[in-house]
Order: sequence, then structure tokens, then C-alpha cells
Amino acid sequence: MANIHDVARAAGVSISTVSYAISGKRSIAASTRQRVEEAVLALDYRPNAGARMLKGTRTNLLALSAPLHAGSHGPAHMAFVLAVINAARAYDYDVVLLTQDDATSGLRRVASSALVDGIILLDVSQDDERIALIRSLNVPTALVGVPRVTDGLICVDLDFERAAEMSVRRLADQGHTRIGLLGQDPIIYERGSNFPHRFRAAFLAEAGRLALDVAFVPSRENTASVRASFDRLNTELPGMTGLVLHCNEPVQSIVLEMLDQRGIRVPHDLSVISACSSFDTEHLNPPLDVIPLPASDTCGRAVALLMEHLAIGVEPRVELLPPILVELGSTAARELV
Amino acid sequence: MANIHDVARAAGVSISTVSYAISGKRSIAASTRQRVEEAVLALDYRPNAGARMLKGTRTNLLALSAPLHAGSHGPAHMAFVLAVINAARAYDYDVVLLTQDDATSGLRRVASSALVDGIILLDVSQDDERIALIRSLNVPTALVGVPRVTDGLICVDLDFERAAEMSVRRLADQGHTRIGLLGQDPIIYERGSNFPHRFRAAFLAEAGRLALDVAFVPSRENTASVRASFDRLNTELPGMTGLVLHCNEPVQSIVLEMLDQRGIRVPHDLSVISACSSFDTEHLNPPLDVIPLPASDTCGRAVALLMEHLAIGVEPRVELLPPILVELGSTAARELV
DNA sequence: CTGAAAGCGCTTACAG
DNA sequence: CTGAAAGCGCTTACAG
Repeated sequence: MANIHDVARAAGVSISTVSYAISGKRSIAASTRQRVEEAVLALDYRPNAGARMLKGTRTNLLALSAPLHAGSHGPAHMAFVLAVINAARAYDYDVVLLTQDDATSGLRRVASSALVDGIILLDVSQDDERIALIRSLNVPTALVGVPRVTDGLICVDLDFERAAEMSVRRLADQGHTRIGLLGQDPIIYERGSNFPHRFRAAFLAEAGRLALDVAFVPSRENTASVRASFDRLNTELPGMTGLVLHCNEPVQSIVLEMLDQRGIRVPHDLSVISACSSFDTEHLNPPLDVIPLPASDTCGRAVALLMEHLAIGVEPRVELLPPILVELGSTAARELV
Repeated sequence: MANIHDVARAAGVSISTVSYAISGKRSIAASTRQRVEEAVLALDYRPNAGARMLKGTRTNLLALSAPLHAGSHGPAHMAFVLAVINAARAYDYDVVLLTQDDATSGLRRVASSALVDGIILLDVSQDDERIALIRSLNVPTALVGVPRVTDGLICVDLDFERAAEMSVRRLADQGHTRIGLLGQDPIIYERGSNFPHRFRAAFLAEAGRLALDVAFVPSRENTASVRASFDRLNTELPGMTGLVLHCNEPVQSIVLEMLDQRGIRVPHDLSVISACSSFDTEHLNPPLDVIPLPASDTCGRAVALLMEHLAIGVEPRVELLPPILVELGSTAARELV
């Protein structure tokens, strides 16, 4: 493969001119620039990654720490990984994927060998073991998710509290007064994942403010569990006419299938909102009103902040993206019922 | 971060001694080695990645080209990505994940900048556009999957033909003579993915050899489609008592749910085999006899071959891993029916 | 507007 | 068994 000397020779200039012509870091005569560009193209030249790293400039590599243990990996996780990679590519960055089995040792490795310019942490839990390491590592980092203590960290996430309030208010505005919340798998509440807690707490608080009758029940990802959970909601909340789903795609499918089997019509008998879903609810049957959890937005913003930090430095901060509600016809005014 | 000079100073030796002590490429006095090791530990030293790359030795980085377009990414894909990463880590390699949007340009980029020592191609289709590029790139590569033309390539995959034969023979051995094959989404057969074709062809061929009545129907991933497909199988094959599933996890779940609803008992009324599944059929209801498609085995073998190729060179070859059948009670002898 | 040269942190012949 | 030195391919002050 061609190196910078080959290009310089082909263009009849020095290697510094080649370097500057490519980086644009100093002005070059138009004719010179053109000859360099032609040589680059002709030789399919790309600067050696190792040499660039060594100069201490940039590695153009990001580490992505994604907690993907062999068992628990949904399509949702994948969407976030893809979103980070796509965002990084827009800045000409490639991504080294570090998986859970490897969480802290992987971060330590890429940091101390100066392999990457920065780190993205995905799916951050309240007391994430990676946080302490990050603080000690002194490598620019952005988190997707909000841990308990955020001092000195750059964090991005959907504003789950606002999303929860939005889902409650939407249904309340339509006259619903008895609203159920079908949540995630119970183990998710047990281990420190933070957003399910944040969502549930804000949901209950907003319902309290609006003096609504609400109930929360988690559910596992299987038909029997979904049925049992839905029945429990109905028992705790007789006459429930509003339902908020804060759970994964399979569970939402099962819920809709069950409603269909039982002859419960959406939205005629029950208004349903899909909250903080990272998948497309348009293909559900029926399509559900949704407050999207846009992987591309949160991850994109995290990458953008990291890049800005690398370039000019940014203050630590927690950025919560405002949720929006997309109406697809699964909610209706209580009067209609 | 400490560099090799810091370590040399701390250990009271030259930098070459540090380098050799770490690499083990020449003999070192035990006492010297120990002092170096202590210094390395004390300073948390790790060789600078850029410097190592530049010397042309090894980058310890692999590119993983995974065809993950934003829409179609199942947990199955993720399992393969994880399997490659885990396998690579065993050789002290990290993985740069390249996604579909980026397929050929990404490979070109990492190759011509000498970022990676080798490449793994996932989910290779019959006429994969990446193949031609790989041939021109001159970077060691291993494929998971088998393209139409394999000259000069290192390929690893499950032996889908053998797996198909195994599934047919298993049911035939039990006395079943009317066996349905429920396949993947039709579009998968249309675009060049190779294993669905290979599986189907071998299934039909083996059934022909055994003079069985068989039928094949593809199915999309939704309840209506699964029902329609199953009904078509029954129509084409009245009295069907054996069913082979060569489809993804959601579809298999839907099938079982449907059988349950219709009062069709497994295996009493219908013997079912899950073929080439990369997920765990133990948690299905009921658990299904399965011919696993072990992501960790195929990816592990591909990485191992790539590493061997890097180290000592290996001949191009196509390695097909022999399938096995795991019995979990979803098939029974025809006599019982 | 352009070039010659130093130096990033390693690895590895070359010497001893 | 160990060290001094060259050189990998860049980037970027330093000169002009």
C-alpha cells in the first residue's frame, strides 16, 4: 500500500505538503492541492492508522462499551450499537466494540494503550462499575444513561420522567381516570437499571398530582406472565380504560394479541400508549401511539458531545432529550367508550 | 500514561530489554525479567497501540463486517457479533465493528489504513459484493457463510445440507412419512442468502431419497402469516405428522402458540424439530428438539482459522461443521399417534 | 506558499 | 544476557 512518500513523489512535492494538503491545516496553492489530490486518488492512498496514532493526534477510533452478555441481548441493544456506529462514522470515526464480559478490563486496555480517542458507555446503570474506572482513566467519555452520581460526567438520555408524565397526561386529557402501567421484567427493576425506576416513579407522581387511579405491574416476556400481569392490573383497577406499556416489543405484541383474543378493542375499550419504545410501533396490530426512545437521537447526541469535547472541550452535563408523542390511533377520548 | 522509557528507567534496563521481556522473543535473566514485570505492573504499562502498529508487527485489531442494516437486525445477528468478539478476545484481539451501510467502503478504509490485521465477514450471501473487494485487498480474511465461488477463500459454516438431511431422517426413522418444512421469510429466499436455499434443497432431496411426502412453505414474522403458512402445509400435506422449522425465534414461538390454541399436541399429534436455530429452544413451550446453529462454534472456528492464517498461513478451505441433534422431547414415534 | 527535519513509542536487527 | 540505534509513516513546529 502506498505511503506518504509515494504520494509526494507522484505529485512532485514534499511529504509535508501532502500532509497539509490532506488535512487542510495550512493554505496550499490550488494547483499543488490538485496534483496531490490526484496522486492520492491514483494511489488509493490513506494515511497509516498507526502512524497517525503515534503522532498523538487522533486515532479516529472510539470504544463502545455495550453491556451485552451472551444471554440478554435484544434487538433494542443492537439498535443502540448501530446508532453509535452510524453517528461515529459521520465524524470519520470507527468503533471498537467492547462487550460486557470484558467491561472494565476492556476499557482499561483500550485506554492505556491509547487505542481510542474516546469512549461511549451504553446502558449505564445507577451504580455502574464502569463509572469509577472512567473517572480514573482520563479518557474523554460520554454516557448514554444517567447514573446515580453524575459529577464530572457527560450524560445523555431520553427524559424518562417527562415521558412518563406525558403518557399519563395524554390519557388524563382524554378523560381516562383509571390507568394501568405494564412494566418491564421484574429483574430489570431489581438490578440497578435506572430508567425503569425513573419512569415508574414519575408515572405514579404525575398520576397522584392529577388524582388518577393507577396501578403498576411488571411482566416477563411470555404469554402466561403477560396475561397474569394484565389480569392483576384489572383486578387492582376495575374499569381500567387506559394502559401504558413500558416494556419490550415481544411483550407489547403479546398484550395486543391477548386484547384481540378477549375482544377488547383498541382504542374503543382501552386506550393504549407505548412508552419509550426503541422499535417501530407502526407495525403492531393495531399500531400504538408511542413516545419513541430514539436510539439514533440519544446515541447521536452522545457521540456529538464526545466529539465536541475532543475538539474544544465541553463542560460535564446531563442532557435529557425531550420526549414527543406520536399518535397512531390507539388512544381515544373516554366519552366515546 | 507510562511509556517504555518509563518502564526501562524504573527497572534499570534499556528499552530493548523491556520490549523483549514483554514479548518473550529472546531469553532474559530471570532477575531482569522480574524487575521489568514489576515495573510494568507498578506503572500499569501497556505498549502504545499506534507505535506497535507502525512497526508493522500487529495491530491486534480485527474488522468485523456485519450486515446489520437499521431495520433487519435480530438477536441472532447479535449472537454472531458477540461470538466473534469473544473468540477474538481469546487471542488478545479487539474488534472494529463495520456495519452494512458501510460494507465495502468500511473494509476498504480499515484495510488501506492498515488498521486491522484481518477481517471476518459475517452472513455472507451467494454473490456477496464484499467478496470481490476482499480478493483485491490482500488482507487475511475468514468468512462465516459460503458464497457461490469459494476459490482462495477461508469459509466456515454449519453444514446445512447435513442438518437438513438429519432433520428429515430423524422424523423418518420415527415412522413419519408426511413432513412439512416451515421456512424463513420469503424475501430471504429471494435475496442471495445462501443457507436457506441449501437447507431447503437438501431437505427436499433427502425426502425424495426416502420416498417421503413433503412440502415447503415460507412464512413471515407475524401471526397471520404463520397461520396461513401452516394451513397451506396441511392442505398440501393432509395428515402431516412431522414438522421441521427453519425460521427465527418469533416465528417458532408463534407456531407453538398456534398449535396449542388448536389443540394440536407436541409431540403426540405432531413431531416438531427446530433446525439450525441460533437461540435456545429449551425455553420454548414445549421445548423443541433442535439442531443448533452454534454462533460461538462457527464464529470461533472462523476466528481461529484467521489467527492461524496470520501466524503461519493456512490454505484456503471451506469448513462445514457437522450438525448435531439435541433431543428435548418434541418428537415421538409415529406408532404413538 | 513550500520544504527539511524532529520526534511520537515502539520492535528488531546489529553488536558486544 | 543486554544495549545503542535504526526506522516504521506520519504531523507539525521551524525556516525560508
